[in-house]
Amino acid sequence: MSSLKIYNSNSRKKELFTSLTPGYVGMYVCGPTVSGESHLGHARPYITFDVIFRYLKHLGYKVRYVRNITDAGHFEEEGREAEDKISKKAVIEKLEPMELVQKYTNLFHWAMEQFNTLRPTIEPTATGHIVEQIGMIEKLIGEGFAYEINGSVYFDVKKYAAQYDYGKLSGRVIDELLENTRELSGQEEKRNSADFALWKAAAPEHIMRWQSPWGVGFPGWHIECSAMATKYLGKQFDIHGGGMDLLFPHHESEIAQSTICNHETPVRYWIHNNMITIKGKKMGKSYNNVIPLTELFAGTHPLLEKAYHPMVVRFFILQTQYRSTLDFGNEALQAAEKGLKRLLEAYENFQKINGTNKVAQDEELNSKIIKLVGGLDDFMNDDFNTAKVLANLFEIVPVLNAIKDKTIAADALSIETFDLLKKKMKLFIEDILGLKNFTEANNKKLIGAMELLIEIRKEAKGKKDFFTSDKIRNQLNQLGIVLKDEKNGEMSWSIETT
RNA sequence: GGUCCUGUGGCCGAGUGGCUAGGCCGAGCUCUGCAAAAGCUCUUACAGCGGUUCGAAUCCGCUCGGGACCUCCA
Repeated sequence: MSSLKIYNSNSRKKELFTSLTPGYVGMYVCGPTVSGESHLGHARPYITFDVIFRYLKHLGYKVRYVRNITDAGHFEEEGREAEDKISKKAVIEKLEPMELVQKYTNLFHWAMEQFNTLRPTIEPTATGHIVEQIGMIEKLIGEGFAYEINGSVYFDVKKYAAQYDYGKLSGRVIDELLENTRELSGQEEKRNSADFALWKAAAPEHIMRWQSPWGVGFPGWHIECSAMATKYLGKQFDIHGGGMDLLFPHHESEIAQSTICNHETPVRYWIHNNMITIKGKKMGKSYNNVIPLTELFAGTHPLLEKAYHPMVVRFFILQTQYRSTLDFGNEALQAAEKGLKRLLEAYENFQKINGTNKVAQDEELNSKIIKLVGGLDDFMNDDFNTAKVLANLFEIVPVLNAIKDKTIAADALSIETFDLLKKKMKLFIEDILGLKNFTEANNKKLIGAMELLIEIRKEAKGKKDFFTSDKIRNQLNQLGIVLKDEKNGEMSWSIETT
């Protein structure tokens, strides 16, 4: 079998993955800013890294997956009146900042659960790590790479760039950054416009504020991730992930801070997921095209033709390689919904069938299946290519259905292949891709009632009483329950999604 | 303006220089009391121009289009 290769944003190449400590992986992913509701765009990194988390675990690593909650507001727009995002909205909504933060944290957790993502190992909050952040800033000042002025502290990018490669990760040229002479008010404190804030003095109206050696203020944009990653993963760790839009300045600055503070390059593999677009444009507040997750699931947003189940969204995202943009559209989502249903139905039905023969009667088919199954591991190892994994799974689906319908005899495959297939299908569909049945056909009482109806319908059909049998099927259909006659005389049913 | 990415069939998308992923839609067929599902088969493709090569969707150049970052942003 192949070994895991990861595309490292820092080297712009696929690299063979080895962990720093054999058997263990430390992974940090930039989490949500809980000053507002999460939208479809946010779903991508968390689902992407959930699959990466699951896959690393499958490979046998003990993974510490740290994903922060940014609950301390940053300033709205650098240079303008420094205004804490959270405090601003709190005033509008007449809420306590922490009440607001709690509300959106809860909502985020709810959405993540809908997506069937596993909980991170540690989910630290920025406000819970003010002490660590202050400690780090003090160190940076001590090292001579940060300076205090008027109660604010800035990182000296020019000095850093003279010794280190600032801009490597994001492909930025330092001289151009330093030349950037854009006139922005509030910048005059900085030695250079490329410098970034580590600590900002808080204006009196700021509600979120903490005491620090430099006066009352709040932490800068990037320091929280550096502080928490260092605390929980060490001075150097394996994987750091996030959206591509965080490449600069966020991750670039994280590297700078941590490098000076810890005297080590912090991250070995940088992984960045691409954006979700709508009509080719990134989903973002400034474009006015965000679809909040609650509205996506409920189908209430004007851009939506219908509601989309979280599992459909998850599948939709995994059908694309994580480094490509993914264009949202109703047609595409509906295609995903149908495809996922077909995949899961075939998968679930097949789990109930057993092989019969030791030796495969159809050697060609048997080896084709083994090859398709083997490809699954290779595709995951090739920079987590879930799109190709799904393609292979879909190539297997017709075979599974044909076996169920007995168009292909069960003994076409050997028992060994049967078991391999069952095991791997479960592994990839459920454990790694994290997909699961999303219809509501799991109520015991409903199942019992359906069994009764099916029995009555079978009797009616046996007597050629098609009036009754059609009545049962048609009425159920109106309720959104689809009854299907199987080839073997059995009947199956499923609940339509709305 | 600077840096970088990208342009694949009706839609979403994968793609290693040679072997036309996959999903959805469409057409036909089979099974079936009917229906649905399922299975089988088929159609539509690599933005344009030029170059490298025995051979390019895949490499290079140019043109045109789209996007991201440079400012909070997944």
